[in-house]
Amino acid sequence: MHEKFKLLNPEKRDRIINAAMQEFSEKGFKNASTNEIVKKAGISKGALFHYFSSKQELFEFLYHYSSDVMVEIMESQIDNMPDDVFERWIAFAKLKMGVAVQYPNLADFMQRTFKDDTTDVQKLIKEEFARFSKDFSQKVYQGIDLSKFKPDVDVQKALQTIWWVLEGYALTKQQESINLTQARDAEFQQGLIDEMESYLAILRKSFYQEEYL
Amino acid sequence: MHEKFKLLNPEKRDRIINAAMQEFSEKGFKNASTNEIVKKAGISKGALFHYFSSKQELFEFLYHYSSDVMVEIMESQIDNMPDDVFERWIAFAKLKMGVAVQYPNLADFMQRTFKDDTTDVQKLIKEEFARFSKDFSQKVYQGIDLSKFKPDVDVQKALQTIWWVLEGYALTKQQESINLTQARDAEFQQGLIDEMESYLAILRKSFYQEEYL
DNA sequence: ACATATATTGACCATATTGGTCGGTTGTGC
DNA sequence: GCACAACCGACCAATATGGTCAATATATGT
Repeated sequence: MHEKFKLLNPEKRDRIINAAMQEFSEKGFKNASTNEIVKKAGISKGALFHYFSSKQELFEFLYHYSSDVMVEIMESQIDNMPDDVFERWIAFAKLKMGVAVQYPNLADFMQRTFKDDTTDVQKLIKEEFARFSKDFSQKVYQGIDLSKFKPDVDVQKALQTIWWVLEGYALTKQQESINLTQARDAEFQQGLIDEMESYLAILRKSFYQEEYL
Repeated sequence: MHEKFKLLNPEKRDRIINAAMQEFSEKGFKNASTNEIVKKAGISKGALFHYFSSKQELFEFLYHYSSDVMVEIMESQIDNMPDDVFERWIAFAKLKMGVAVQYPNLADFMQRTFKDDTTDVQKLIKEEFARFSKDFSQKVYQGIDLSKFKPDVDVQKALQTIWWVLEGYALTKQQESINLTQARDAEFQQGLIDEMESYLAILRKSFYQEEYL
């Protein structure tokens, strides 16, 4: 199936992927409307069902594709992952930004699809996603250098705190700048990274022993 | 309008409020289904339109009601708000938990309604919510004692960091415990507060001058 | 006990939207 | 000009929509 879709020119292909991801992530599988998807993607109804045999198949393509994209990125970077938590998560943030430029709704789509426990998302998908998600979070935390933390700091809680601050920052920025054109701008992205680092610097100073600052 | 609804026995009334808040917060005004609402609330279609003349009126009642609930809580506590950021936000967290026991979807409903920029949510609502939201955030930050922070700490960023950690904690807990019965349990709630305080303690130690620990 | 009034039901309505089809038009390579 | 695939959008039966209303259950007053 959907071989036709894969041969599409990338610009149109991504337009469809993004439109579909947005619709599915906002409304879930059942309530997502193919009419809305074609409208957002700027293609005809016929075209969509020319590429995919059904709404279900489109959905299945999307979650496989999402996993593939993420796995590919992970594997491309897994070897030169910094031991330092802060550096590592800044690296992740940069990767995530890169993905978000091409597929702004990928993260939302994966999250929604994973947590969606309505019967319309089959167990198969959930299991695949669970396996993927486990792998992923394992690698994210693997090999982090914990010796830099102050001895009186609860490392688990510190890691969690750092993570929440990163998420909070990302969420705040996402909410205030829906502007996509500026999100593609390299300078703008660097500005975000810089600001994020300034928040992390506070935590680094709080959590790390002095000799590691 | 909806005087009939106000006279309803509280248990049934809250069932309807919660069902409607959930549906609206998940799908937005336009895509929310009155059929789903009555199903969730366990009442008949006729009953809903006996209380409210239309979906629109139900929605308008809900956002007024939400604001009222929040304003009432705020005003009841505004006088004895601690100057200390940490203590104040723990106080807020407790209030929020109290509300969440009665109306688990109130926060989500307000957030969604406020950010929803589809044309189906009229400007009136957005303006009222914007005014309310401004008032609210003003009071939240008003009169906080900033003198306790270390002189080399960027206070604005520190406040933001604390906020994000609180949000992150709340979100994490919300995701992992959909269990409502335990959420009503006082002991369970106290456990959450305690754990939250342990995270805040880390930040307090990082941000405050030693004499205020 | 009965009558009156109110609360509640769910089958029902016109209309809108759904996922999906298909005869046709357009474009492309030869 | 031919063959063939890409693509369109009017169209389909099926379902879901917000809302109605005659019928029934329940409460209340006497």
